[in-house]
Parts: sequence; C-alpha cells; structure tokens
Amino acid sequence: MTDTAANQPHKLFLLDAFALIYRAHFAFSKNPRVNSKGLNTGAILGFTNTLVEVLQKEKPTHIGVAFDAQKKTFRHEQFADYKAQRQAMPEDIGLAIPYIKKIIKAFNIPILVVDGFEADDVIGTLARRAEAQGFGEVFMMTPDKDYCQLVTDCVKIYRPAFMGNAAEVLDVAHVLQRFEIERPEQVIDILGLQGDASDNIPGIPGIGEKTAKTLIQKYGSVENLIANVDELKGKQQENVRNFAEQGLMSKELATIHLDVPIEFEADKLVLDKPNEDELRQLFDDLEFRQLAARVLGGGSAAGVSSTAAPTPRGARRPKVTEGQGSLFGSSSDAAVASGAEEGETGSFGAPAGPRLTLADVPHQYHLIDSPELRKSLLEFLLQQTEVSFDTETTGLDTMTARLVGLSFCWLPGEAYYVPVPHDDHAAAQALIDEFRPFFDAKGTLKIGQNIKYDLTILRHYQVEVEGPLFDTMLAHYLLEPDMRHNMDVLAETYLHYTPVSIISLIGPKGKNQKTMADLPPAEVSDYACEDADVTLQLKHVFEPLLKEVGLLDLLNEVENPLVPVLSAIEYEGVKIDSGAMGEYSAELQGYIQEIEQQIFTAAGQEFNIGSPKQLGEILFDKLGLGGGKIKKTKTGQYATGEEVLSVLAADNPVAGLILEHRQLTKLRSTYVEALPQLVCELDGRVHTSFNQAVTATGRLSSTNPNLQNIPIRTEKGREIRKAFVPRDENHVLLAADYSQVELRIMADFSGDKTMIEAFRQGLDIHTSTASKVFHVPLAEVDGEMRRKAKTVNFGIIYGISAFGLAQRIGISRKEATEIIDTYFQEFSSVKQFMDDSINKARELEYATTLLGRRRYLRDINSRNATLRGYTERNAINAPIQGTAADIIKKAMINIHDWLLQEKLGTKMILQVHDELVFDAVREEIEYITPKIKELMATALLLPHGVPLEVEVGTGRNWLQAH
DNA sequence: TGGCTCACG
DNA sequence: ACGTACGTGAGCCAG
Repeated sequence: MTDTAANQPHKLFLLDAFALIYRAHFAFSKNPRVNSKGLNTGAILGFTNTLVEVLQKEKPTHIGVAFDAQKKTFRHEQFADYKAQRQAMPEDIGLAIPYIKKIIKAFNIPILVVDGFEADDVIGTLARRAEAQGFGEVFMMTPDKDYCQLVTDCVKIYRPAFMGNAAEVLDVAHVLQRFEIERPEQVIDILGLQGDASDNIPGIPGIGEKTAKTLIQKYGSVENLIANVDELKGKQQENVRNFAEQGLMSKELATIHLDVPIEFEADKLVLDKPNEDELRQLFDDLEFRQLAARVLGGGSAAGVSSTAAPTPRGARRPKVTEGQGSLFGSSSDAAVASGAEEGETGSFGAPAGPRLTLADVPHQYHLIDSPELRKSLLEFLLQQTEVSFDTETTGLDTMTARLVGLSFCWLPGEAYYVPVPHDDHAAAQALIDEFRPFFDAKGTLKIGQNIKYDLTILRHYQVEVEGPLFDTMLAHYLLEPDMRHNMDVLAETYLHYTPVSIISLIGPKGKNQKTMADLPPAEVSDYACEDADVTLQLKHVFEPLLKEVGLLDLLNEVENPLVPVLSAIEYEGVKIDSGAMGEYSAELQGYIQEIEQQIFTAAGQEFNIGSPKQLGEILFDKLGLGGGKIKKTKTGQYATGEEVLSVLAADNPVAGLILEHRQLTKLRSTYVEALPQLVCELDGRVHTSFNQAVTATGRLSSTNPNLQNIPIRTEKGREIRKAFVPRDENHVLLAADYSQVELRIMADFSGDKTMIEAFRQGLDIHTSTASKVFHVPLAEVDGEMRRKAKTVNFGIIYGISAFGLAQRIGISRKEATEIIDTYFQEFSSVKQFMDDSINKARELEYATTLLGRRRYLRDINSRNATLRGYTERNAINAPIQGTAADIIKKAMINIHDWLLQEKLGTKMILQVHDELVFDAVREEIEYITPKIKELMATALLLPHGVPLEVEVGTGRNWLQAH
C-alpha cells in the first residue's frame, strides 16, 4: 500500500524511455558503436549508462520507465498531422528497443505503458498522483522541455548528464526564468503560440520564441490573447485572428494530460535488486564489458565466456563484418574492460576496471636486441611486399622527439620491436642505417597509422622513406571524413580489440609523465608491436571497404602520396624574422595603448576591453548605445561582434575604437607575439603541422601554428607577412596562386556557357558577372557593382540566400532577391547545377568531388528545415571546395616529385588552400616558374575543359611575393 | 571547457 | 514559416 510514502524521504524517478533513447542514439552518431554481430549498440549503451548513473548517484527509492503506447494516441485523433513530419524511427533504434526493455526488466524496474497515451502523459499523471499522496520528491527524467509545464515544488525535471554537461535538476525557478513566465502551466501557452517543429505542432504563424514570451507576459494565456486580439497590430492581429483555432489546438497538443487511467501504487515502483544473471547474460551478448564490471562487480564479466578457444594461428583475418571477432581471439574473451569502451564523449565516467594484458591473447611479439637478430629481421623485411611499421619516440613534437624504437609487422599477430639507443645519437644513427635498405626499398608497401609522423622522425635521421605508403588514418578519413581517426577507436570499432593504452605505460598527462625512453625496452616492446600489428590488420579491413565504395584510387593516388610531401614541407619550415616581429610588436603596443586611453576616456572608466561581458555592460548599460534593439548571444550576453559594433560605430566613435583595438590586439597576441615563440631554436624556422584528416571537404588544415590564416586583408595585418622570409640571401620566396579556382570549378561543373566563355576570354570574372547582373556594358561596371558581383559570386559557391547576400552587401532583402533572380536568369545552368547537386545528394545522401571524395550529408532529407537547408548548402559547396582540394593536392605531389627528380634546391614550404609557397633558389626561379605554373594548371583537367590559371610572384618576403 | 571573436581561403 | 553563405584554428574570458 501507499501509506508509507507520507513521512519518509522517498525519491521517485520516472524515465521517459524514448526521449532518452533518441538522445543516446544521437550521442553516438559520430562514432557509432557496433558489436561483433553488427548490432549498433549506441542507444542501448547510452540509455543503460544513464539508468545506471542515476541508480548509483541518485539512489532512488522508487523508479519506473515509461514508454509511448505503440498505437495511435488521442493526439493523433485530435489532429491528423500530429507528428506526421517526424521521420520514421531509425532502424537502429527499432532494433535497440527490445534489448532496452530486457535490460529494464533485468533490473526489475517496472515498464509503464498505457494504451492511447504517450509517456509524458503517463509520467505527468503519476507525478501528480504521487504528489497528492504526499510523496517526497519526484524526478521526471527526460531531456524534453515540454515537461516544464509540470514542475512543482515537489516534482522536478532531472536532465541526465550529456555530452560533457553535468546532470541538471530543473525546478520551478528555472522554468519560470527560462520561459519568462509566472506559472509553470504557461509553458503550454508559449508552446501553443510558437509551436514545435519536431512534433509538428503548428502554433500561430509569425510567432516565434520571442514574440510568444512577450505576448504571454502581457496576456497570460492563449485564450486571453485571442479575446484581446483587437489590441494587436497589423499582420500580427491578422494572424492571431485567422489562426486562433490553430493556436488553441496547438495548446491542446502541447498539454500533457494528467488524467491517464493509471493508479499510482508506490509499492509497485519500489526499487528492487537487479537480476544479476540476466544482466550478465545481456551485457555479455551486447559486449558491454566495462558496464558489466561496473554494475556486476569487477572481473566477473571477463570470466563468463573464457571457455572460448583462441583463434588458431592459421585462421587469419576473419571478416569483422561477418561478426567473427578479431584475430586476437573471440571478441568476448579478448577485449577486456578498458577505459575506452564507453566511447569518448566523456559523459560516462569510466572507473578503472580490471585490465588483461596482451599476454591473454594469442600473439608472438619479439624483442630484437642484438646485431644478429637485427640482421635476420632485416632479411625477412626485405622479402616482404607489405610491412606495417611504427616508431616509438620521446614525444609528439617531431622537431625535438628522439627515436626510441621501431616496430614491424607483416603477419597479423606477429611483430618485432627494435630498441634504438636514444641517449647516443651516433649509435642511434648507426642502428637506423642498418634498416636503411628496408626504408629505401621501392617495392615494399609501408603501412602506418598517421605515417607522416614516422616519416618526419626518420627524416631527422636522414632517412627518406620510399613509397608506396598506406596510411590507415587516411584510409578511414576517406571512409568517414567527419569522424575521428584515433587508432585505439579504430581498433575497437573495426577489430573489436582494445589496444594497450599508452597511459598505462607512461602515466597520465602531467609533469611526472614518463617517456618511452624511461622504460626498459622489454616493457615498450609489446606496446610497440601491438601498434604495428593493429595497423596491419586495419589496413586489411579498410582496403576492401575502400574498394567497394570506389575510394581506393583517391587514397593511393592522392592522399598516400601526399604524405611524404607534407612531411618534407613540415620538416623544412618557414623562416621568421623575429627581430622584425619584435619591432612590430612594440609599434602595435603603442597604437593599442593610445586607443585604450581613448576608450577609457569615452567610457568614463577603465575596464577590460577584451572581456565581451564587461564591454557589453559598458556599451549598452552605461553608455546606452544601440537604441532599443540590442542583440544578445544565445547565452544571454550582449553580442559585441564585428557586425554589431560596426553598426554602432555610426552613433558613437567608441565602437569604432573598440573594433580597432580588437584588430590590433588580435594581431599582436595571435601572430606577432606567438609566432617568434614557435621558432625552432635549431634552425630559426617555424614548423607547422598540416593535418590531412580533419576537414569535411578534403582540404588540409594547419596547426601549431596555423600558417593558413596569416593576415593579408588589412594594412596593419599585412605587415606581418614581411616577417616571413627566405632562408638566406641566395633564396627568395615564390608564391603561386590559383586564380578563382572554385568559381572555375563551378563554371565547369555547371557547364554554364556564359561563365565558361568569360573564363576562356580571360575576363575579370567579377566585372563580367556585374555586367550581366546589372545589365551594363563591361566598360561601365564601376567599383561598387564589381564589389557586389564579387559577393554574389562567392555566395553562389556557398549556396546563396537572399538574407545572407543582403547582410553582406548592406542592401534590402528585396534587392538581394532581385539580384539573385537576375543572376540565375543570366547564368541559368548555374541554377540548374545547384538544383541537381541537391537532388543528387538527396538520393545518395552524400556529395562527391571530381576524384570521388565523399562528404556524407545524412541530414539532407531531414524534416528540420534549418538543418536541411544547411545540408543543402553543403551539397553545393562540398564538391566545389573538395575538388579544389583534390586539384592542389595533385599539384603538390607532382611538383614535389619534379623538384626531387630534377635535383633542384627549391623547397615547397606552405600550402594555403589555393596557394603554394616555395623557398626558391635564386638561380632556379626562371626555370621553375613556368613549370610550377604548368604543373598546377594541369594537375587535374576539368570535365568541360575550363582552364585553370596560376599567378606567380617572388620577393624578399611573403608580402612581396604576391 | 565552451563561448565568443576574428584571422585566413 | 523557419533561419539564413562554405571551410578552418587560436587566443581570450568566465565559470
């Protein structure tokens, strides 16, 4: 009976199953978890983790999990379109549900379903009835904001931890603040007015979040608003009048019903002990080892299925997709609990579990530590057609790291580790030289994970590794461009194997962290061998997958051959004139202080100009700028971005001063101060890292420092380029730029006669566009028209919108629409191309470049208009931006090969998306200039034959070279 | 750590 | 009606 509820600190948790499941599924969508049977377990793991977390942390006394009824609910009958827009449940979720129900049952937690009602009605009703019975605390566990209408002093929302956010309890105060209302029930009125796109609740046209809040603050409810519709003005009045019925219906739909025919019987919801055997079986089937250890106690999970026989040595490479598990034994006894299992969102704390070592799986890893053994290893290496190798070093910075060891593997499960005497450079060099024949061997495929790192390390020992190469990181990048390509995760996902973590060897990050050099070779050996082994096995998984989707050529002809090119570029580095930087820093400092004083005087006080928060308060609260309409950021702060301040600058000079201050401090801290600090002491140059596996489109990115965003657009910024100089008097910088590559690609892909003709004639493309769009002869295009046309041209590549164009050139949306319409009349094939790109992407759910590189566009058919729009613009832009990336990558490979082949001293030192920079030997300039132009222009031929043009310049610094 | 702002193509 | 141009990386502030 329920009489015990009244006076004890009872704590009831009611979970909204579907809401939590959808969210969990989404959380794993970036790196899906698939077990060896091919089941996507993300939703199951996420949901179960949330459940376990709440059980362990919150210790509820009572609990229940509510599911939506399978049949139609009363809402469908009331309103035919209800949830009609919602996509069908993803297949993975449908498959996950039975498992989740089984898990809930194994926990002995009741499942609550009432025919004709949704989970929120069930939960709402139970919460109300629990409160009426004097129950202590009720938590509705859900990420769904509709529940805000139900919150009382006793009933709260519990939003579980998610994507790094801590769990959060929402009480009455939170709700009132968030919706700016007086009573929680008014949440329904807000939702009734503004609607809810995901549930297809229409609301009233023209009313969004802000208007809804304002109107409810004034009128209190939808009904009262309608009653006083006469007070409203213009279009708004019309809308409220015409859609009054729809508003009331929307309110009704948003209302959670509290009269579901279900009793609240506290004793049926008392938290019971789980059925451990059932849970163990389920976790075992699902391969949730970490979770099993956490819920059922350490070690127990690993012991369950240890009877599985190790895979015999002869049985190589069972296919993962067939659910066989990996070479390292059946997946259930090989992969033991490890910190990595729970994914990398960080939201699921992973306490240290029992960890088996490699000793528990079949492998033969050998330490090769004598001249005789090395000789013998080399002989074997030279007989192989493909070998994976890995370097162990003292750190991640290629400039300072020393080699500690080399590992090699050519048969799965069998690897060799060669320690390198890292404290004696001559001895290390001698040992590496022993293996030179292998690195020089042109017939041997060298396989590595992020092999650029290994190449650069070896380059410091004068070893230039000969291709062909195969990088598993890049292989995965082509397969799944928007995921991470960390080897441990790849091993988990594709081999169902958990590699030894590096932390277990060198300790956690901190000042006591060891390096590989601090450990005896015997301890490093297994780790190093395992890396080479896993890499080899990943290659064998990825290669057929790539072949299947037609990406193997792109990998073998572009990405892999680019690796040594980038390694060489990074190794060379760029010389920085630190003295010039120092002088410029002082000069900037002078300007900054001057402006600072002016700002303080204008503000009447000193404050931190760099703090958007303080700045906003000064500008808007103290000085009262902005005249009424003040933009805020989504976190509720005043927006103080460039856009806002440049508008304000018309009213008050302070805004302009702040913009100038921003610009100067940015230049100082990001470039002038930071760059000299990154100059390598050994050679006086900065060595950036080019990341080949981060962008969604196929471009490179540059970090540490980022040399792809060195200022050029403003005069004071441009100065910085003067400090990028050639290595010595005998060199100059040579910069080669593609002119308008992306527009040329679009002209070619669309086959637009007008635009192609303009490029063929060598016209200035923006002037030519202006002439067409504004209907004036070429000669009469003025600067303003050209500027606008240029913005339009860029806009086209990005998937133009009238709003965006209007914003950027400061015209009305109507004018922007007219310009775009005219543009599409004049360049009708371009319009056709954009439509085709979207339609093709709708069908395939990805877009491709000229070389077949893919960008997945899984939201292209989303019902969410904003998301869909964003994805549609990607469908237009990705092939263009990505093809430009394909082209310059090809050019880099060809130029690098040519420079080597001709034994020239000129070095490629930078790539900036459409530009290559060289440290050029003076005497070579005449010879190389036309060749570089030619190699860039012909790296790839566009299908319709639109020519690519390249501009080359030279100078004593990067600025002059342009 | 995430949000904001701003540097580049 | 909705919200609004594509792709990056870094420094600073605030919690």
